[in-house]
Amino acid sequence: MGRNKYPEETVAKILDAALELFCVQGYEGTSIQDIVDRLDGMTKGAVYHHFKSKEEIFNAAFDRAMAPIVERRRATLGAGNMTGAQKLKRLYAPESVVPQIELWARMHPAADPVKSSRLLAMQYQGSFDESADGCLLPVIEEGIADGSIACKCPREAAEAVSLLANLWLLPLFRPLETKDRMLARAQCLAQMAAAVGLDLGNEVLQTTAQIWDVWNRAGW
Amino acid sequence: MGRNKYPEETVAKILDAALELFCVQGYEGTSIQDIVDRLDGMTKGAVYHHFKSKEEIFNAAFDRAMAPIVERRRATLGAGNMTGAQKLKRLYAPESVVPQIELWARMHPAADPVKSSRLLAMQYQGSFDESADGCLLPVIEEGIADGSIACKCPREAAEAVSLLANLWLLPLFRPLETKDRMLARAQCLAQMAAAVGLDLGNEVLQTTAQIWDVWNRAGW
DNA sequence: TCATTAAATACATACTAATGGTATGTATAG
DNA sequence: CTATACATACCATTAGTATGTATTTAATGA
Repeated sequence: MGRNKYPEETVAKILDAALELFCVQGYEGTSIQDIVDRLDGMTKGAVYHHFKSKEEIFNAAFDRAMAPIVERRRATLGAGNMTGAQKLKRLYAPESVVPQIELWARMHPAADPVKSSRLLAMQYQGSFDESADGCLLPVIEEGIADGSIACKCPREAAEAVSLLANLWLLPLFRPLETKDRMLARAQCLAQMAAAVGLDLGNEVLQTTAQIWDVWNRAGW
Repeated sequence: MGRNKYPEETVAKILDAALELFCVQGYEGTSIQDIVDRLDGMTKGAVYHHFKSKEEIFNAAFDRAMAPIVERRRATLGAGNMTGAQKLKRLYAPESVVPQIELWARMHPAADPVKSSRLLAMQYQGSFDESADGCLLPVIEEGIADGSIACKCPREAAEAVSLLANLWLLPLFRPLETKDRMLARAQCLAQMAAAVGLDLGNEVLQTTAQIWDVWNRAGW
């Protein structure tokens, strides 16, 4: 294969192949050669021309998959005509969550947390960084400022809710539960959040139901 | 080195070296050769005589470290003259938690969750299996049976509390926070638990303070 | 505007060091 | 004598590198 006039296409192909393999086989379970084999005709030299390490491929693939979702949330946060409390509910409404879930479902991450340990670690870290500090916490603080939320420990509440939402409600790294049990989890989380002043809204139940549907349809 | 009369000693040496390396360098960051190099004179043949894979070494080392702690908890659970509510409080009292923390602190796991992703994954899975299903849930159910606990969603409450306790309160895979913020987390968790009918007791705060001291003394 | 050339880029090929694991040999305990 | 506890020597795979080659782009000059 000669030189491509549009190298971004090559990069995109590499990241597409990589993300799917990393999700299905895990990070350590995926070799560079596995990725190369999915890029017909291309060789390892091409991959290492565009990325300097496997680590970098992983991060780039992950960031790329996350970008539209982060953008979407940013849009929700940006709207100026809503109170903090309203934005909070919106964050856990189906329209905010389901697109993310559909992405994950397409990737079919391994239900075994040990096989998916790297993804799990990133979700874990993300629960503090992006989800909590960069997304949930500002909304809560906005709500406190405008009087629509009464929360005495905003940072802690944000972290706890993010963690539970990302690693407990989302069935990414665990075998799929029954719909009823997922709904019970959602209700439990809502109750716990309410205890620290956060009203996640009734839509959480609908969101959870839709998550289950998407996941179940994806064949778990 | 000739044949050892007491091969259990060899096994113990291997597991000791392995656990420390796995904690500090992570699973993938630790090679069999790294382990061998700490067993002066011994060779890879010895290691692979006693264990059939790196995976098995890891699991054995982990189980070995966890055994006394699991045993201790089992003892707490076994006592027949306490209500479920009392046992619940005991589970989060310093005497139950601190020994575990001291073990972890000795191991100095990497604060980077990605480097420690395998340990994180095991803690994650353990939060469902051992902590929740095997330890917390039976206590809650006992409390419900004897009337000392009123909880409408015992399974969900157990999972949520376990997850938060293992992955949020314990500073295993994150840089150590200030003592105040750790205490705020503990209080937040207690509040959330109370909302679903679980009284973790006031001792949670003392437990958290002691955890911080241990961790801080260990040089974080 | 267009041909010519130089440089940078997009790959392919061939290789290396390290790794998990195996096959096999040998000495010692029971 | 036999089974076990090791040591030695080896293998296939892997992430990563060094280098070679073709093509695109940029610069130049008329």
